[in-house]
Amino acid sequence: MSPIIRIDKIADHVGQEVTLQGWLQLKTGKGKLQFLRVRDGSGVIQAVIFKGNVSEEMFEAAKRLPIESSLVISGTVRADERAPGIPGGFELDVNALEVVQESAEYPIGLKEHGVEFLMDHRHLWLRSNRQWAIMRVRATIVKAIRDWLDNNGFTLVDTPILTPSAAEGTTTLFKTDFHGEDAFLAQTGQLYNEVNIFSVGRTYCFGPTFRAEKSKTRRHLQEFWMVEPEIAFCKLEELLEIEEQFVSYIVQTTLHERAAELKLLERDTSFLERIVPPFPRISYDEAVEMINRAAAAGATVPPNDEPVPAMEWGGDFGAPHETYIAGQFDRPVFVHHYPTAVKAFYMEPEPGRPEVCRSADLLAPEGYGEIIGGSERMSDPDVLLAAIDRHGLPREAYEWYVDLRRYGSTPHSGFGLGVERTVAWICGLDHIRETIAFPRMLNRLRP
RNA sequence: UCCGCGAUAGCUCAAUCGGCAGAGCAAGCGGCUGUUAACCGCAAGGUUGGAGGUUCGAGUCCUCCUCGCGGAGCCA
Repeated sequence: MSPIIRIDKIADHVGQEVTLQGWLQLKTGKGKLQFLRVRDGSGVIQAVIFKGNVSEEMFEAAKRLPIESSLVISGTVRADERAPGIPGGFELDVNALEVVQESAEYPIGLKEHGVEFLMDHRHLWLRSNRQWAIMRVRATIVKAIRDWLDNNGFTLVDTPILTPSAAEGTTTLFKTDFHGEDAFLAQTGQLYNEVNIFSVGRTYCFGPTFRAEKSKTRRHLQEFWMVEPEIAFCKLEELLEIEEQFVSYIVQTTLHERAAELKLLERDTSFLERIVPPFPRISYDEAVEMINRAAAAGATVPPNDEPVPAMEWGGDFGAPHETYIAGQFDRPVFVHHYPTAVKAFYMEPEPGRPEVCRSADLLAPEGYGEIIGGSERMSDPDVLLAAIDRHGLPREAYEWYVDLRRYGSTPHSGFGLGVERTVAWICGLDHIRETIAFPRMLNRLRP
């Protein structure tokens, strides 16, 4: 048998006889010709069977082969501009076909399907070109995240999923039973990261997090992946420099390594090519002014041309606010110094202006919303204890957390980046549910 | 939790004012040596989400329920 190769290496084998292992994605025929579009996980190629080149039985088998049948085919690789595929431009002139399994009638066709049908068939939907491309982009984004952090002095230290208490309130936690005691699925690893910086200086955790929010929007999942870096001896200004380098590396690496997949997704990559440091920075105060000027002028935001509502200083932004602000810039924008009252208890107040804190969110362009939330953390034990009291949190539960400020405390900062929102942004998707293989949403636990 | 929209063939949808349930695709059969979601022909495909009501007559109107979609709040 000729050597088995993967389709992404097809260009290296023009003129040679090779064997491919994969699945029949699409078939069309014209009399004595059968065109089989075959995918193998690395790409897609058109295989052409001419009746005169194979046995009568083999040609008939090919002619009646259902899509998604698994097969092994051998033939000669030929460059042909007409040939579709990933990469396109090559086809296999088939001389042998082995059907591994003839597929049952496949539920998913190439025509349109509704969301519910596709989600019910997620286990099959993932085979489609579009979902394949998204999973490949996601894998590259995850690798870029890890590579950048590993190459910039960060040490991965895993944080627990089962936790005894809430980090930031208790309304959105999934409760589980820990041998008779209430335990909760983690919604952040940050507090543990703050432990770990005192060991390794720069750390990150990377894993699934859980939010039992009753959120039903294109930006929310119940289970999502978050990378949370935390840095000792780092103040807010330095944190933002790290974040913009990090995000730019992720975008540029993905552009470079997954160009074919982004093209398949019809992503306009000119938006992504601009993503290089520095990112614009505006204060919360400035953002509120921008919003209210826009509201007074009757500005609207895409995609539905909603009017931008006015807002008072002190509130958090709604979705149209975020979309409007992000829309004023051609790259992600930092909004810093949010009101202390709307942010988590551990954020460092601005000296001389305690009503705002040393926090910054990063808003992605094109309406993708907040992809990073970060801040400088409180470093003084007494200030932290006062904040814990002010938020009505039990001191006992946070004793170990306050201890970190008693034994060699330093300024330190960190942030969390939501992987699925980042994937949705880079891929240009209109819903986050396609960014993870098996999304867990408000009304979706299976498959 | 709240607001809005929806559920008809395996899939995507149509059905006028309340008056015979209809297309495309898929699956089946036949044809074609360059198809790109091929095309042409034939044949087949229905408990209109569920329960009740109004009516001579309900896919269509009313009530309740179930499920889904979009959004709000909250967040990454």
